[in-house]
Amino acid sequence: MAQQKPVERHSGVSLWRQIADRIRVSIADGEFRETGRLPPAFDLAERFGVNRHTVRAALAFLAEEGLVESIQGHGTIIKGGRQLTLPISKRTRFSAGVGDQASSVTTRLLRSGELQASAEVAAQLQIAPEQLVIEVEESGYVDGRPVSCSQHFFPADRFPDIARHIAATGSITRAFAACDLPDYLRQSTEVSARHADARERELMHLSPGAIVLETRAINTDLEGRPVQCSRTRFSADRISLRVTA
Amino acid sequence: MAQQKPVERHSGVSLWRQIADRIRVSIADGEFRETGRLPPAFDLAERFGVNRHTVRAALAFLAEEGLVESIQGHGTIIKGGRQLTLPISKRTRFSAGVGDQASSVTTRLLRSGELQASAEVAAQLQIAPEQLVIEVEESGYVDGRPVSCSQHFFPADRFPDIARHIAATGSITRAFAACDLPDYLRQSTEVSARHADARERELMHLSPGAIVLETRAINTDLEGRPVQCSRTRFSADRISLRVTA
DNA sequence: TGTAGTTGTCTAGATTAATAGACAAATACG
DNA sequence: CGTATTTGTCTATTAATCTAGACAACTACA
Repeated sequence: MAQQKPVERHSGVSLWRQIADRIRVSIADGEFRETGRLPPAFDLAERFGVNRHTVRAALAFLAEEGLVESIQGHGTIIKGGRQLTLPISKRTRFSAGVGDQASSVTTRLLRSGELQASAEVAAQLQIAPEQLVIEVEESGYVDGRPVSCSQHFFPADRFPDIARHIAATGSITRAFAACDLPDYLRQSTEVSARHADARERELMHLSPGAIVLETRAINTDLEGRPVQCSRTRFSADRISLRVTA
Repeated sequence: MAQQKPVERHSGVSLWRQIADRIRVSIADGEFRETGRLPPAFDLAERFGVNRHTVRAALAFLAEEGLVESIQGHGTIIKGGRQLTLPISKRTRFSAGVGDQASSVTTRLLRSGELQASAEVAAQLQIAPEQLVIEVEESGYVDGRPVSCSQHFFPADRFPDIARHIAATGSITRAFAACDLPDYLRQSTEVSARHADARERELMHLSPGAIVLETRAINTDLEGRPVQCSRTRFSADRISLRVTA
């Protein structure tokens, strides 16, 4: 159990935090799949070159995330950590994309309303800035665990009842169908990564400093007219994106 | 100068570090473009709800990164920090993608060699696991600042001299052309985000805790046979990705 | 039942991070 | 030249993080 990569001091990130982050990726990489549990805290401490108490702080943090559970006298078992892959293509739909990787995929409508389009939204929807748009905020769950939160904007003149249909059907695809739009295409997706803010952490049960993958997407009808623009944040620990040309 | 979003205590990330990260994204968003410099340290301290000394620690950190420079009696001027967008499509090429956003785009060959394909690489290149592949490692620079580092794998039987051509031409596109492959397509790109490891931080001059966008891509010839698979890490502070369907 | 292995808890001390205030030093500008 | 503005440096104090060691509590297993 020699120490592999030493932990960094005076980096502005506490040691327990660095250790928690590294254990999290080790779990995601399947490093402890054989045993299903972590090495003893004493061994981990030696491996990272820190005190056992520091490792314990890291494990407590991961336990609060629900990723591991420590049992006195037994060890620290791994409770989750599988990462899902969401395909992004011309026909990207959230539930269909991860549907075969999990037993339950749901979305929950958080909020909806009507407002004047901001400059950015207007440009993406190709409408005038003062026109009305419907805003819908929802979050996505896989096997009961929150993995994403989104804001969607629709042109209000074309889809005045979209929010009601989303609430009724629980799906944007089905809501579009109810608005006489049976099919639509993903025009573009812009991907970036950053630290989660307070609201995202609350919605997705993330720890401070967690990373989100943010996508900004535009969907169009088959004639190429924008019907929706969206901003979705995924928990980077749980989701990766597969872009297909 | 009211405080906007309070800084988080007891998160495992020191306050100066959080403040440095937030100032960095503000700069990237062009928030201080008008003046070309940051507000006085005293105002920043009030804005983030911390002591001036804590803000000074953050500014010293950003100064070490080369992003800002503090001048006594004058203020703290901004020296860089624009964020670039890299398009990802069927015809993704690094230098062409960001070429019009910067005055200088270069890549540097770090290493190349021949080895047996790993299971993952073999699957992506659709070859047998024991077959030989050429591995090429390079880093990408925009205006002299490192923004990416990549590993590329090529089937050795089809492109035995690719490493030499890359070294000679400084471009994978031109190296393929020299190997009688004038055109190729991006089949798929998988995007994920995580914290940078030690080597990535060294190559891209990142601070501990920095975020990288990681892409795993497969390129094919016009018949759909894989000619290259790659793993590229971008500094998320400097690069975002635009996916075009 | 006993022993090895493992996590939980406690105390104490050392190091690092953050706050607070005062004043020096440089710049900009009337 | 003088004044306001802004960064640089110093000291002191408080709070948070990490280390160190000892021992209790629980589990598994021979």
